[in-house]
Amino acid sequence: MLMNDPSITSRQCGDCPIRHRAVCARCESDELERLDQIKYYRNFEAGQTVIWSGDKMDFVGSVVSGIATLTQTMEDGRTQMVGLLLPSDFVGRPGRDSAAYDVVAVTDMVMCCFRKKPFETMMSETPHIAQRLLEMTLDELDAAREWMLVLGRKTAREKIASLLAIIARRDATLNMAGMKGEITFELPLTREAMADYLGLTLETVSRQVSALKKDAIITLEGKRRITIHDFNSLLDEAGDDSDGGMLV
Amino acid sequence: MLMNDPSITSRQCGDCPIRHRAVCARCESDELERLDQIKYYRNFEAGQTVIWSGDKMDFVGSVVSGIATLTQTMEDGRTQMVGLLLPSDFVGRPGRDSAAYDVVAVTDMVMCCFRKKPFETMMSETPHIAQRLLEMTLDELDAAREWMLVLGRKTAREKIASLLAIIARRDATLNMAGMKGEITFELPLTREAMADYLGLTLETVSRQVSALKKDAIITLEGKRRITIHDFNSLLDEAGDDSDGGMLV
DNA sequence: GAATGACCTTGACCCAGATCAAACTAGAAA
DNA sequence: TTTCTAGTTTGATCTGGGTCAAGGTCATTC
Repeated sequence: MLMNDPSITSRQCGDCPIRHRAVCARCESDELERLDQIKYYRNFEAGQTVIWSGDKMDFVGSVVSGIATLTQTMEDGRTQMVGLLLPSDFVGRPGRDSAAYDVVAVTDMVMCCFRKKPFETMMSETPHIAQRLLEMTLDELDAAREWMLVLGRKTAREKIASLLAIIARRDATLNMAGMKGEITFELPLTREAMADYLGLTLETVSRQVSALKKDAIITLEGKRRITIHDFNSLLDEAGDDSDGGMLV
Repeated sequence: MLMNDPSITSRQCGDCPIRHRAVCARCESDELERLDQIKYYRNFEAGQTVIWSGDKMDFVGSVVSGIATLTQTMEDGRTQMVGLLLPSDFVGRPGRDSAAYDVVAVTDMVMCCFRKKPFETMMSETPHIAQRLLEMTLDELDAAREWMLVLGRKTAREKIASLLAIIARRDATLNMAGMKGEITFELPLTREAMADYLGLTLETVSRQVSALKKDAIITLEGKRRITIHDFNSLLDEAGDDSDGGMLV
């Protein structure tokens, strides 16, 4: 059900949780006020499709809370996830009017949307938005390229470890936690979604998760709650050198 | 040997072949003049490394002619190409001072370089450059995501067909040729480079190229000159629907 | 014109991960 | 409390592409 939480449909930019990480991060208070006037919130339920690839897109926006996926599908049904949208990530492309990918909410999700036209106008008038968007796009490009290495050259086990490392790292940044000691988090993705991200089958994902558990790299509580005992040994399993590869 | 062609080290922006496609595409003549003052050309020979990943980068720039690759390498030597740089493509990232990938000239290549600092200053002052760079970066991000589908979900044969389709398309745009009838072009990449791009081994690349030849999708003259008889049947082999997927 | 070396092809074999199939788990519905 | 269902695990088997090895092609050099 949309708009079921009034506190979310009327949020002030000032106390927005993604204020300093989203497209609006660099905006001055007057610019923020202008954005405020063209913004509106939309809520999505877990599993709901935000946009279908090819559909006309009359808005762009930021993920405020929750997680969404960006996927591509071939005619015969093979799918590949090409992006994981986390809070503060931007959805849509100014200057293009149909969506290039399917966007699906994985968890319940709130988006801060802007009608495309006014946003584009504002973008051309206030450089702070375009600057920030460039920065974010460059980061996403780096993440995509990092992921190309994962898809093209890593083994199934390394792929799983890489994905867990990304999610753990992201979780740590959100919670201001460090990367030392144990890290526990909730896996937001089903085995199938993980498979779509990693270019594997869900059976292989399941087997490799079990294998990492058996080898004491991770512990599971239920099917989704994961504890990483030592982040560096996870990175070893991912085939990364211990510092590199900051994805997403 | 650097600077072996004086006509290239002293080109005027006005008659530059990439004038209307590179970062400078949107610049007015006064802006162009400013760029002119901080630009310099560098020539690279086929096989030469432009930058090593991790190296300090004190310039950014555009490929004027020739081709370069962007590759990532794991400690154990596995490599994945993450980008193919064609004329007008941009190298380097403003705001970052070490290279994230190895950049290698595949053919002899000319680059139009700008020292990073002055370029960054200019970028913050003239929105036309940042605007164009944003547009180009968004295109590259799309290309990278398209490639993620290739790497994650396509078979070896589809991968080869996809690569040939990209190169053929790019070649056609450069030569203003259409996609109808036969298309002949020179493959700029070795089998090994193709393998690095496609996440395959060079043996598999060789076998699949032979298979496409046997099935009369392509004809070879020597090892590098390729003729595509019908672009749509190549797209079929690539698993793409006949119009989609405009990479690079 | 023989030798070298970079690049490419082809064959034989093998294995990581796909496929097919069955069963288990846990929350939700009834 | 049982039933349903989405998600997950596990097993058995198959196969596409990797690996290892041997030659082939052709331009360059001496």
